[in-house]
Amino acid sequence: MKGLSTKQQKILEFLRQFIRQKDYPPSIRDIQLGCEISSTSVVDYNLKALERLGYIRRDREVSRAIELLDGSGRRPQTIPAPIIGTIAAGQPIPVPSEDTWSSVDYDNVVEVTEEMTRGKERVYALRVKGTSMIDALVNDGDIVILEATNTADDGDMVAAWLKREGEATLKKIYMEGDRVRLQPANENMEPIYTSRENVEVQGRVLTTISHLR
Amino acid sequence: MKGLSTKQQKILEFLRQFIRQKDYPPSIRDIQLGCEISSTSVVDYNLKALERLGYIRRDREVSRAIELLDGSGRRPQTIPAPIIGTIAAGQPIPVPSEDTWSSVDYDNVVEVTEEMTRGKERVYALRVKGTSMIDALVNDGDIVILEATNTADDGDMVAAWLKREGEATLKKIYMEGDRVRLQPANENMEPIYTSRENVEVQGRVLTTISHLR
DNA sequence: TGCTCCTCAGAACACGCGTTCCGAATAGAA
DNA sequence: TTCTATTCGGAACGCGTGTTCTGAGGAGCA
Repeated sequence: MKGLSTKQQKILEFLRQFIRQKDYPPSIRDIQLGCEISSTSVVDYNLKALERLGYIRRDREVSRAIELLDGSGRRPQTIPAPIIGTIAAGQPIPVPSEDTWSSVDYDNVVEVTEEMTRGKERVYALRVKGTSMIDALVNDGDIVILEATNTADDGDMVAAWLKREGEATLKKIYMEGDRVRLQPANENMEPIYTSRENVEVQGRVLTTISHLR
Repeated sequence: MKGLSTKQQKILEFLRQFIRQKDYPPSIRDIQLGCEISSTSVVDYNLKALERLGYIRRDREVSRAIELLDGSGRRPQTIPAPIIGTIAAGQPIPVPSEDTWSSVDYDNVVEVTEEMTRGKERVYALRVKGTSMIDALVNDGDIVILEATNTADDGDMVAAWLKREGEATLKKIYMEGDRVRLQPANENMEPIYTSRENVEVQGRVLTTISHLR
């Protein structure tokens, strides 16, 4: 930590610990007790300094309104991504409907961080069934985080439905004139070529998660 | 949602939204305004009901002390896992030291959810360099979440150092008498056999994350 | 020494905010 | 209907809590 007094570091550490433990921020007097500081005004003083330096954000006049930032001014937050089904080679890919996000079933979600969503809206998840996606470096039971979209840029990893073959696949997509090249993430594997009309992009893959054993 | 009045569902939804937006819980009067409820006592009444049903937890007499539970009584929380280095085939694997977790550099972490750590302590992360781990279904730039340990059970995916070869690898480990079988996650690939003494387990792989593009 | 800037102590003030009490609706059962 | 339990309205009480004011040490500097 650059430019922080030991007292400020102590406060910051206390904040993180308190929030992790209780899930709500401490009051100024909580901090005072927890960090053995003699006066509330000292806490206030140092909180102001921390805010000026971009480590926290406060809403004035509101009790416990301390928001932890990640040092560079953003905060790590997770959002629940609904797991709307499974993806397997021979099955149609489940598609999110409009109310997928409005009425979330909190029993069937993965919490995903902002790094995983890259700030995208309309994010959902699929569970991979079977080993048919292994050339996409995705194994049975893995979780795929997707952004709902029907278009894709060259090089995007997409969940695509091949109409003629009746097959779902995870590949990097490249438009090449009239045809489409579908490239496995494992670049040792050979690409597939097909026609534009044969490919239905169902979502853009943002992240894959593999929970082992 | 089973057994919740519409007012209670509205409060619950408001809580989630408020906390996501502000990163601290609302006061009773915030809820009153946000849900257009006529009196604070009504809010209090319904909060008590929600607490009884296990949807939230409150600390009495403390302002904004509302903790969201995930319906079954636990809450999704993330912890920062320090990224202590990179893992590549021909390089030694970075090992966490004792103060890896005590003085975390918050510029170099991944936020990981409890699903990813499975409640484990001493969790850290490595960034994969190169494509040499592709038989472990892990590509260049991926993140591997590990638990610091020197032992492993059969079938665990481990980060191992092969002394004789001077090589790092990610494999499922199986003890077979005097020798060790190292099995790629991609079960189409062939396992490696070596002696017990040649294998140094550096950590157990809990999760791998692939941020695409 | 004197000056200035940063940091800290202590106390007091004024709302914020959880709590509680009393009644009034409302709904369901007999 | 009448009784009872649940839910709600409105208001007041009192501690919780952010803020602010005044002044005191210290540290650095000329």
